[in-house]
This record gives sequence, structure tokens and C-alpha cells, in this order.
Amino acid sequence: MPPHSFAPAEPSGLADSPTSEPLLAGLNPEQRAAVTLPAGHALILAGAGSGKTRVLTTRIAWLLQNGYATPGGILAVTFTNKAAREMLTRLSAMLPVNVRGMWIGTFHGLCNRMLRAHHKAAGLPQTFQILDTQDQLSAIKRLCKQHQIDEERYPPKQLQQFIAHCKEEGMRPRDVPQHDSVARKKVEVYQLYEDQCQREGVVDFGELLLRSYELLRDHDPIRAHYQRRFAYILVDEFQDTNRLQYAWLKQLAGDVVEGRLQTQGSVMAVGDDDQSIYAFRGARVGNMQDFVREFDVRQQIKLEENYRSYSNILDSANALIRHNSRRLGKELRTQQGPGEPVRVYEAASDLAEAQWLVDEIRQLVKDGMSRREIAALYRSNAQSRVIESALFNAGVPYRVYGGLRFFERAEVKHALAYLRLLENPHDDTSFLRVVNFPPRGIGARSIEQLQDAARSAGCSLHDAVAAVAGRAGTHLGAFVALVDVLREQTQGLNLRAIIERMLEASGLIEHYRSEKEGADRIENLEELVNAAESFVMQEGFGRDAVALPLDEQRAALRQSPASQGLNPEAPRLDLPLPAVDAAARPGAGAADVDLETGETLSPLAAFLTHAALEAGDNQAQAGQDAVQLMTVHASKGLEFDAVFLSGMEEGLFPHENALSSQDSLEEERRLMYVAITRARRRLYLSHAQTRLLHGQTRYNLRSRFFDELPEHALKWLTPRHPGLASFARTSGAAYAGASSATGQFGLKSESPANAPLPAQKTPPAHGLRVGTAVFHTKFGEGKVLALEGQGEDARAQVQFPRHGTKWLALAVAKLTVVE
DNA sequence: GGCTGTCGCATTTTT
DNA sequence: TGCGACAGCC
Repeated sequence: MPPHSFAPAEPSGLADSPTSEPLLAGLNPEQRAAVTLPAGHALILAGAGSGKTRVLTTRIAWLLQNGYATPGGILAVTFTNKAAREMLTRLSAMLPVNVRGMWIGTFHGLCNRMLRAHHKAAGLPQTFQILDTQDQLSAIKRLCKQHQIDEERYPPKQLQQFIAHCKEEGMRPRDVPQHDSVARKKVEVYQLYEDQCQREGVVDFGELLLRSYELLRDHDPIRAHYQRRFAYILVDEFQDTNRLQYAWLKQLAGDVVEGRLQTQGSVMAVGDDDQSIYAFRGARVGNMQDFVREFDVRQQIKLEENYRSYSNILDSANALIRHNSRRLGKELRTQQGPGEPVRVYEAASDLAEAQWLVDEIRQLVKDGMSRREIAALYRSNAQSRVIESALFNAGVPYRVYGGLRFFERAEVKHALAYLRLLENPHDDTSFLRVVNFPPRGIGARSIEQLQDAARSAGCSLHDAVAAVAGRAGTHLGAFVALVDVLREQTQGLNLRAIIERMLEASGLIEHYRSEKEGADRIENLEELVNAAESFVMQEGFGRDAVALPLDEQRAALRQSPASQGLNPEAPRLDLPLPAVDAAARPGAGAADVDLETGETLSPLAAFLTHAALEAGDNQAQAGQDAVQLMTVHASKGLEFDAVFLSGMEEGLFPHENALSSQDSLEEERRLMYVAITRARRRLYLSHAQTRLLHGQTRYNLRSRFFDELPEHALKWLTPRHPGLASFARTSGAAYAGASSATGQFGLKSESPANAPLPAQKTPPAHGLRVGTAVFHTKFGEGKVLALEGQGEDARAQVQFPRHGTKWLALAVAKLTVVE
């Protein structure tokens, strides 16, 4: 039970509130109820296309506007950067709020932020680097070689999955059951891997979450602080949370006392059990039921009104998903008419299917539909090939989602590895990646020797070079010198200059210049410089501070009776963390700040974090008006005027691997449900009698899912042949008389006007200049090397004789000028 | 060190 | 069938 509550917000009463009305305008009663819920935990079951994001963002805006929460008191968590960005964008369009002081982001992003702030308590260096999936795999391979793990019996890929899975379940090596010798071996590797990561100061994606969870669990003052701070926690796509993410949320929400969860803030979980399609990567729909039980949820609201599709499409979705058991129960409805029927097409072959699809698309485009509003969806990536070549041959522009993303490209990763070595010379993964790239005559032998030396000395490869250089020649020494010198030379330079310098000095540019395929790669490296530049702009490094026209507003917020009354019983902060309050202030904390010392990440380190946490779009011909090709999974959350779902065949969709169990079959059905609900106006379902798969012709039956769709909503473009269920059921008329009413096509999508905050120039208030001598309570006397940002985001690079060069947030760090 | 041939494998994926 | 990983050769 939340210890605090404010006057219960009766939706009807609030409708009269003059301040809230503009926010709430246009919301339906359920949406409005969700937005204006009183304090307490709530589960919002948000059907596809029911305005979920709008409710989430309006809720936050409403809490802020009415003084129920300060920006610093809100935590909103999503799965993807895209979703987090959208929330921020919409929110700032609704309210002139300084969005940067709010904790809105992905699970990984927020955990990262927390770990940087409390890196010492978490047992990490502040500049810990983040391993992506590739890095993690190569780290595991390296480890296997070093410890003579039989890679036949224990494939590195499997070990990687095992480790990731353990972390998702919140298990450290000692927590993993070891039934047999195989399990014991795996756990041993897990332990070795952990030791290696710790030694190198790197952290994988799962570790971000697990470490953050443990930080909260094991440090009472830190946990208490965040529990007090976050009065309102909002979770997007709750059905996709895994065990660890749920446990993390529980730590933030409250403590278990005598078997019961005692919470301080309010958690609003928004999700849709019918759209749970990520069980294979650890998502647990059961978290929804657990949430209701453990949080004693009193408020459950269903958003069932769909603003996206015509009713034939929704009827199909509803009828299909009704075949699933154990649903929380929800039915989509619309005020739109039936619209067009769902068209079903049977092709002789996958080739013919693709050809038909292209013809239909051309017709749609001819009728005035724009290509970007047309999507071709498929269950697995292998199916895109036929469609791509058909589109290509017909000269129809298309865009395939889900390829290599920007920060995953080899050349970009090479460049990032150099940058990481500048930040942390002990990052062996990065060391190995570029020690001989571009080639500089360092062969496998010398690397092996070096690794042996490092192992026996118990140090990093970087540090081991001195020991080996004598024997292995000067190449290794030269490489280390190159990196070390570069580090020296780039001190105090801005991010752009650092990267440009690195690109030259490393020889990357030169290397690619001489390569025949190198032009694209050089372009990408140049793009990396641009990415860094725009990152710097966004994060407020070296930029005029965004004016905060809300100073008064914030003051008002803080003083409003409602927010005063928010936490009447909360004790005053008396953490052994003097600066915690500063970070809790709206406006502060855009950068990762060590809350003890005020130390912030250097622009470079912050950029590296950004690169690891946000893989970047796969920017293939973006911006062009092209047909969108993607898997059904990738389409979740998107919508299109016309959707083609091809390959609707037994074995493909549902996938053959999913036929074995009820649970996985139901997940396939939910996947189909997701696909159907992407369509606004037109939905096409197609299947082929023969299909070339793995070089072999397969004869697939029509998908069982067809038999679960309502006849009245379908239009069979080809005669309906007996399907899977034909023995159990006699099919009716071959052609269902579907209405061809076109209806009004103009379903409006919610497109928030993005009102940018007015910028304003403010003179520097801190009075520091490059060269100023300053004193820090912890690091002692130092000299200012560089200054960036302004106002609350201002930071300084300071060189301390004993502690090296540090970036400090001036709003947090206690710096005094030395005369 | 780079190229070439062979082998094995082949849902879904964000961070 | 088609691609990525890896070993072996020049």
C-alpha cells in the first residue's frame, strides 16, 4: 500500500479542471481514466493500436502539470531506444518540461546510468566499457582458447547463450544448479568469464541489468534513495519483461517485509499479453499476473478501442487470438466501419507469390498509396529473398529492415576499439581487435606469446607488452606506443578532433583507401565523426545550454502543495552520498555523474557508451519512399496502410519448431495477431503450394491460422482448397461475399507536433577558464584543461597531479578556485 | 597475411 | 540453395 496518496482523481471531476483539459482532450473514457489514476499500482492492458504511448506520455504530463510529481520523481522504462525517444519527443510536445532530468530510457540505459553514478558501490570502474553481443562472443572464444575448453563439446555460441540466460534469470555462477558434468563445466566457464570481464573493466548487456539489480538489493541507502525518489514508475511493453527486469522493478518500488511487498511509489505497468512474442529471449508474460498479485494491484484498465484498423481486420485479429488459452481477455473494437475484406491469395509457388505481391503493390501505388505505407511481412528472414528479387526486377524501391546496423559494421567497430583503448588500455577485447588491424606485422604467434605473458603476470595485454617486446620484436611495442601517444596527444581535444586524429594515426583511413571496397567504409568512418558530432550536440557537451524556460515552473512544482504532500512520511535524505540530491534535481544529470565526486564521463567515454547502447539504425536508403520489408517481430509497434503477410504455411507460420508445444504454438498465434493488427486499411494473406527452402522444394499446407479467421471478413482471391482442418469442417461457399465498401481511408495517425524548446544564450556562471587552478575536496588541487556545456550541464576537464585527468560536473563537484 | 575451398548449417532479437 | 566460419595453402 502506498503510504501517500493525493486527492483521488475522479475522471469526471478532472474533466472540469481547466489546466488538465487541454491534455485530456480527445482521450476516450478508458484512456482518460488511465491517465488520471490516483497514486497506487495499476495495470493497463493496452490492445494494439489503442493509443498506448499516448496514454503513457499523457500520464506523465498530467502528473507533472498537476504537481503530483516533479520530473526527477518519474522513471519510465522501455525496451528500445526508439520507444524511449518517442516518449521524450511526445512529452516535450505536450509540456515545456526539461526532459533531460527525467529518467526515461531503456532498461539497459537506465541501469547504465545507475551504475555510473554508483560505480564504486557496484564494484566497477567509472569508465567501464559495454560489450555488445559480438564482443561478448569473442571474449568467450578467447577465454575458451586460453583455458583449453573443448569448443566442440562446448560451442562458444552456446556458452554465450547460457551465460546470457543465467543473467536474465538473475543467477550468478554459484546460483546455477549443477546436475551433471556438462552443467558444471558451463558454470566454470561462466565464472571464468565473469573474472575476465571484471579484470578488464567490461560489462555485457545482461550484466548491466544484473549488476544494477544487485546494487539496489545490497545497498540499503541507495535502494532507499531511489525508492523515495521515484514516486511514479511507468513500464512500457510490460509483457516483454524478463525475470530480472521484474525483480529490478521490485527493488525500485519497495521492500518485502514479512512476505509482503511494501512500496512507496506507484508503478504503472502497460502491456498486452496478446502481443507477447519474445518468450524465446526470456520474456515472461507471467510477470503480468505476478505483478497484479505481488503489488496488490487494484486498478486494471483495458484499452480496447482501436484507432488504427477497420473492423474486418480487427474481427480477424480478435477471432484468431480467441484460440489462445490463458489470456487476460481483451477484445479490440473500432468505430470505423468494416472496411475492405482481408484478401487471401494462394500461389502455385513462392516465386508466383512474390510476383503477385509485386503486382498488387504496383496497383496500390498506382491508386495513390505511398510505398512507405506498404509493408511486406514474413515470419523468417530467409523469406525476404524472393520478395526482394521480385521487387528489384520490377524496379519497385524497397527497404529491408534488420540488417547490420551502423555501430555493428566492422570498420566502425575497429574505430571504436581504438577509441576504447584510449579510454581503457586494459580492454583486451578491443586490444585484440585492432592490435593487427590495419596489418602491422603482428602474427598469431606473437599474440599467443603476449597472452601467455599476460596470464602469468595477471595483467592486461597492454601491460604485458613491455615484458614480451624484447622477444617478439618491436611491432607490439610500436602498437602500444601508438595508442599511448595518441592518448597523450588527444588530451583536451574535442571529440571530433579525437576521432579524426585516431582515424589518421591508426592507419584505418589509409588502409581502406588502398582497398578496393574501401570507399564505403571510409564513408562510414566519416559518418562516425558526424555521429559523434551530433551526439555532442544532443548531450550538451560544448553547446550553448538549452534555455530552461521552466525555472519558475520548476520552482512552482517544488512548492506546490500537492507535491509537498507527496511523500509526507519520507524521511529527509541523509545518505552517505552528499551529491545525490543534485542529481535528483531536474536539469542535472544529463551526463553520467559519479554521485560521490561529481566526476562525469569524458565526452569520449560517454560517446562510447552511447555507441554500445544504441546500435544505430540500419540506415539503408532511409528517407526514400520505399516498400517496407521486415519480419513480423520487427513490425511490432508499427502500422501501415497496407500489409502483405506472405508464406502463410504450415511449417513456416506457425514455424515447424513451434509445433511441438502448446505454448510455442500460442506464441506463433500471437505473432500472427501482431501481424494482422499492423494493417490500417488493407490486409493481404498469402501462401504458396511449393516453396524452395534450403535448396529443396517443399510442399506446404495452408496455415492452420486461416481456419481460425472469420469467414465474413475474408475474401478468397483464389478458390479455397481444403486446408488442415478440412476433414473436421466442411467449407462453405468458395467465395465469401465480402463487402467492397471502401470507406473513408483517412484514419489519422497520431503525429505530435514537436515544439522545440526556445534556445537562449546564457553567460557562463561558474567563472572558470581554461588554465584556472581549482581545488576538489577529494582529488586535491588541479588545473582546468577544458570546459564544456553551460548552466547545469557545465563540466570541466581538470588535471590532478595524483588522480589524472577527470571530467567533472560543475553542478555536482565541489570545486573552488585557487588564488 | 590474404585468398580460396570446404564444411556445416539454416526462427524470431533488443540492448 | 547460400552464407559464414575456419583451415590450409601460396
